[in-house]
Amino acid sequence: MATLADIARAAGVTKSAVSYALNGQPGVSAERRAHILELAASMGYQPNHAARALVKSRADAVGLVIPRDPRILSYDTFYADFIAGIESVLSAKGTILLFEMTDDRRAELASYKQLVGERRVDGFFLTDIRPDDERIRFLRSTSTPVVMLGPPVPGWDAPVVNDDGFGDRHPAVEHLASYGHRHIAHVSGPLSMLHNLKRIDQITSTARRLEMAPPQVIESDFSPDGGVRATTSILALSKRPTAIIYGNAVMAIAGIATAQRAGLDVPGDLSVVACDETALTTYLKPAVTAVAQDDVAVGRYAADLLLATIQQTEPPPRPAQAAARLVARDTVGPARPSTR
Amino acid sequence: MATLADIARAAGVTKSAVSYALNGQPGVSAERRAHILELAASMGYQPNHAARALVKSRADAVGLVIPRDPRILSYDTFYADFIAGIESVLSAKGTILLFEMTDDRRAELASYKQLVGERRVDGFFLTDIRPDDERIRFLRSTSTPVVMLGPPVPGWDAPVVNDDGFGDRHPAVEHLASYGHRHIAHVSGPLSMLHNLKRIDQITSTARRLEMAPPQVIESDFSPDGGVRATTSILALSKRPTAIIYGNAVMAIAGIATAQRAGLDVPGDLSVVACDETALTTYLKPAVTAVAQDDVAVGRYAADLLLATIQQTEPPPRPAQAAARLVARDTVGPARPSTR
DNA sequence: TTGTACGCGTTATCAT
DNA sequence: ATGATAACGCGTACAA
Repeated sequence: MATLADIARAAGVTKSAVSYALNGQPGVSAERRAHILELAASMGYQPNHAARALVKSRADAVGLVIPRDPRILSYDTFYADFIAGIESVLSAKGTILLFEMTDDRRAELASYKQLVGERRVDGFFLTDIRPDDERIRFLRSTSTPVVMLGPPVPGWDAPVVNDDGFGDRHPAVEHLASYGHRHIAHVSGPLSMLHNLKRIDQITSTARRLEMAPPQVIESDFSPDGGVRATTSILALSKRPTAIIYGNAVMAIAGIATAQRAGLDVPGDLSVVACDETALTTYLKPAVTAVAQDDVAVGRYAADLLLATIQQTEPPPRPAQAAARLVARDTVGPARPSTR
Repeated sequence: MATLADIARAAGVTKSAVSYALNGQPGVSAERRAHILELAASMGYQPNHAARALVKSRADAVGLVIPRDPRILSYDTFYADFIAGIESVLSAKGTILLFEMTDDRRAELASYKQLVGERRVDGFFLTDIRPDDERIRFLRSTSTPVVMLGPPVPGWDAPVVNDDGFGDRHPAVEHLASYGHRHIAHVSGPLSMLHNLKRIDQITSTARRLEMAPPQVIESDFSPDGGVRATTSILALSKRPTAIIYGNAVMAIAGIATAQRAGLDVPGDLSVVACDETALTTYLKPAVTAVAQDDVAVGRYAADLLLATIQQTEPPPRPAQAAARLVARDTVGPARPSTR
């Protein structure tokens, strides 16, 4: 592989001349520049990234360490779409995505420390933030550029993406209320994640505002099995709710199957709303009513924002598509009191 | 951030002494080594990866450039599981995954050239290989370590993973044949990918061996919409097949919904086999019969193999779980001739 | 053990 | 202005 020195030798100039020519900086005459450029191209010159990173102390890479079981990628489409959005921006900007997944907290924090310590990344996407998150303490203390997903963390001004801001107007609850549901349940993701707590809060306060019964909340794990288990326990309640809001599409689909297997009709006996979508949500019978958002757009926005944060340039405007809205399909019907 | 020189100064020794101490090499006395180690730990020393990469010319990173539309990640669970498997190995070995996705051939090849040219990766996972693949020509000419997915490429001895080797014994066809199906169709992924061509070949030759009618092959794109379109066109055939083999689970699920919408019963009027699984396949009604394999295990094996190839060590043994097998569920029934 | 050259690209300094 | 020289960033490895 050709190095700067090789080009310089071939062109009969010094390394600096080649460097200036290649980087479009003044210091070389036009004809010499043209000659060098041509020579570099013909020799297939590519700068050694390690050498450049060493002097510039830039990694040209950003990190995404997902604090979950790796199987989440196929259970839950959020991450797949989010990554797709990130990629579509990064690949155009010459920045690389370093990708890790682990649900071991120790290993996770060690990853961050290593990546930052070795200066292998310029910044991070921080997802699934926990209360009193040790990652935040660390990244803050090293003032590493970060874009956070979910509700903002009080006292930290890191840029935030994907904060739906529903407050006490959660569209799933409002939609169910408009169909006469007064007694609902919510199968949430792990309570260790702040955005799940936030959603519970939104659902609960919306229900309160609409004078519904306080929603039953069952903690689950976003997996199909978790959806089955949570649904089974809800169906066994003495006062069975008339509707369930699921934290993601996969649990909703597994939950619907569970209800059907128990002899219930959806939406006749039980209404269902999923907070999230799958490519399949439309194709199933019944098609799943969902609070959907364009996760790819969220990823694009997050990437633009992180790049701007790293380069300390103007943050991009928040795109409109990255907002969640209810998509009514077939799984919500009029409330019918449990005949149990 | 502390550097080698900082430690050396604090310990009153030279950089080399510190380097030897940290890397467990001879050249420092035991007590001095202990002192240096302690000092390094207390100062939170982490080697600068760029500096190390520069001298060792190792990147400690491997690349995965997926030549597809980014949405494939959520359509098709293969990649999600495969990446999960890769990650579980890499994160334990201190190697990092550089991840890109693009369906633009030009950009794709440019990515490989840049990643190799800048020496940012030590090797690649090569997926969705095409006939006369320009990536292979390039990687071969630069003798970059590679692990390939799918059928081996004649004349190239790169290690291969995920070659099912069904030959003329494709389990989906054999399963359908055992239910009396003699006229089947196959909705394949893009014909530009070698493994899809291979599968068509397997299905066709298995059908021939079992004296079935030559399978109708419809090219599609692994997307739900593609599954709908392909199914619609198959159902419109004058001589409608009694069974369809889909290239992935998502197309199968979309296809089943399409058939049901057209008033057909699955498996009463139409049997379905998917070549691939989703976490949901089990939960749907009817549950989808599939040729399944443990894609996470495939990812683990691929990562082990790539690391061994890079380090020129003994390749790991092929794990048994990474083999595909038929999982019979609800979507295959006895062939019933079309009454159309 | 220590001193030092090396790997490679960038940039400040100096001479023209 | 243009070109050349040298120092720098940081860890490794060989000679002294």
